[in-house]
Amino acid sequence: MNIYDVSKRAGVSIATVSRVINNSEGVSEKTRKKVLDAIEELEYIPNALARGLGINSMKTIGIMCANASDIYLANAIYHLESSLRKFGYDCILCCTGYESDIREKYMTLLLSKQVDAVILVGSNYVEEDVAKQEYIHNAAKKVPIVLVNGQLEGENIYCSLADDYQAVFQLCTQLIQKGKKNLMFLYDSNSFSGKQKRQGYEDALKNYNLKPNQLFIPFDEDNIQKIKDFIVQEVREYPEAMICCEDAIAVASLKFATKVGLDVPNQLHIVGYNNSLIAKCCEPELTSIDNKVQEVCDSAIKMLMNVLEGNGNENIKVVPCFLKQRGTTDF
Amino acid sequence: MNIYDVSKRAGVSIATVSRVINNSEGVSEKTRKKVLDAIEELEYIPNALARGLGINSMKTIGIMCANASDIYLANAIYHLESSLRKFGYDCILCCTGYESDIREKYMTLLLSKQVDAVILVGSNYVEEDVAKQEYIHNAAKKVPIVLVNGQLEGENIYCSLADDYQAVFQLCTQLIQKGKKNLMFLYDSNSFSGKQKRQGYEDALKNYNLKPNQLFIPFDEDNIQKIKDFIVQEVREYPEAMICCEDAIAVASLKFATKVGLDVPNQLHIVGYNNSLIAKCCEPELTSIDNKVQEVCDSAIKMLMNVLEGNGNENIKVVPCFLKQRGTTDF
DNA sequence: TTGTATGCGTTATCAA
DNA sequence: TTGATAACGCATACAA
Repeated sequence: MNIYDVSKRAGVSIATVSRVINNSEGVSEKTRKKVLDAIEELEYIPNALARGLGINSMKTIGIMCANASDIYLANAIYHLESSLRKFGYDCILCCTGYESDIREKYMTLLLSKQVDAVILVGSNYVEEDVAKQEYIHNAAKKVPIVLVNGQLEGENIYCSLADDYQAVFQLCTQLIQKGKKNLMFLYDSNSFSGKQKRQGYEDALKNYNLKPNQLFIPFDEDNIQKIKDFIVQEVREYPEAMICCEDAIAVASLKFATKVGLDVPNQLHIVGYNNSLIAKCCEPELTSIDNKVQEVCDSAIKMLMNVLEGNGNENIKVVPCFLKQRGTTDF
Repeated sequence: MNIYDVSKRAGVSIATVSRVINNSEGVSEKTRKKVLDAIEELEYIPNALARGLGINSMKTIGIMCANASDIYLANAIYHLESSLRKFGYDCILCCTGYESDIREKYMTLLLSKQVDAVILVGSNYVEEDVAKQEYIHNAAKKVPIVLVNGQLEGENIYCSLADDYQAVFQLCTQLIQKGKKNLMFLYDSNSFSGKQKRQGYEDALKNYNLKPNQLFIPFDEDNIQKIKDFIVQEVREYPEAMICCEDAIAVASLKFATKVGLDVPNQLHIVGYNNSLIAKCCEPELTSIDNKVQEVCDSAIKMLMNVLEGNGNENIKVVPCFLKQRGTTDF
């Protein structure tokens, strides 16, 4: 079933059928109707591959993320997909994990499928080792690359990210001004955004000559029980506030507080990050920094669409975060 | 940059280049090396579109789900993608929402992109109104259709699902045998799996001549606070156990218990569904029915691969669930 | 072992 | 307003 079958059925040439399919002008109403009828009768569906081969665009965007089951990333993917759809694009999803040579293979795969652009979701795509990002720069020679929540300079590379530095800096400053002195920072990642958060924490404390107190959590967010046990074991001197780079760590911190008998929020303030569903599942519910996934994704797509339409001017967009106060703080 | 450029560079014909790319035999080592070198130097990436057009397969599977940000669906998508990847397929993701005419459009879109099969994730693709499923049967005439957690009879339609009926039936039977009489069932969906769960509940109670006590929750799982308020308002006579069709509803039930002063698990047992991350976030942690997403997804892909390779024999696979006991029950 | 020529299903250019 | 035909980049049957 192809355009020839339709053309025969309608008694016109394939060029005319193509014109009707693409809503080109210069087709008489009568002919158009004949063609549309034939399409209907034959239940003809155009072959997007052949079309893509001709016009050299599949109207498809590649999306790479480390792990699509992560709550934050899943949300991002959802918003990206919806937003792309509005512009007539759909997406090929790749869960790449964290190894850069594997990521490079996925990138090649996407390019071979002639995607119009590639979106890298999550700040873990920004690596310490610059050599591990070479594949990104290479890909950018062929199609626009968009980083969601990462920052990377380069020709044809675009970034949309939350202002994690400011968010943590402001939060800590506020807590200090309310009289809290011993602020603890708990983190599980040295990704780009992880470092931004940490820097915000450190700078805020430095402003008040306070000593930083940081704890690296060597488990992933699914292991709330393990994280809790780890905190119980590591934290002997109780802080006045625990700033966590993930809601899951904040939940574990809350369990730690319960375990050691600290009253939250009176004796201990706890702040999570992402303002995800799990922030609303504990008791008291988590105060959490909302890093505005949807806004970040929307502006990523907006930037990308500008580029694809040739109006590319900006190449970075920073979205402010928002502190959602709930029961684990009181200030 | 195409196969002709490579052939010129290597001083061979395009047929030979094609053979090298596809690892076909009958190419001398010397020639093969020449070609590989040329590919390397030119940084040539084959065009999968052109290839797909010729052999009529893009090695791509379409995945449709209502909402990729839902924890359960996000997990399923993650496992499906990983599993497909192992077989050399990648996937186009479509978040379709719940309206069947929009879903039909997505299906057409996927077919136009020449996907090799379509996977429908989530039991909401099985509709009350059979007419709303016609587009699935039509699509099945062209490519295999796989339902994940849904059941639908039809030519070229395959199903992999969790045994939700048995899971709830067994759980309720067990609770009754432990002396619980007033079991309450809370649900928010009349999807296929929703009905299976409900039927399991009703049948278990019927076996012991107990009167069912069901509450429909008219909010989605993000609104834990609203769900809790609704439960507080609706439930006057306190049950001995609350069986919930979603972990989020179970979390809300736990908050309800706290609010009205019921001790969990001594006065009230609570059981969630999905055994998701949020089950571990509350205190006490949720007992939850694990519906084995990964197994369900893996067997879906296994079935599909058999079909695509022409060994299609089975067309349905039912995976047993597993009760993960935690702090909200004690039996 | 290698090369030539054709087809895959479109779009687009040009001519009618 | 319509039609014939050449691309698009590759795989493959067939010939050499």
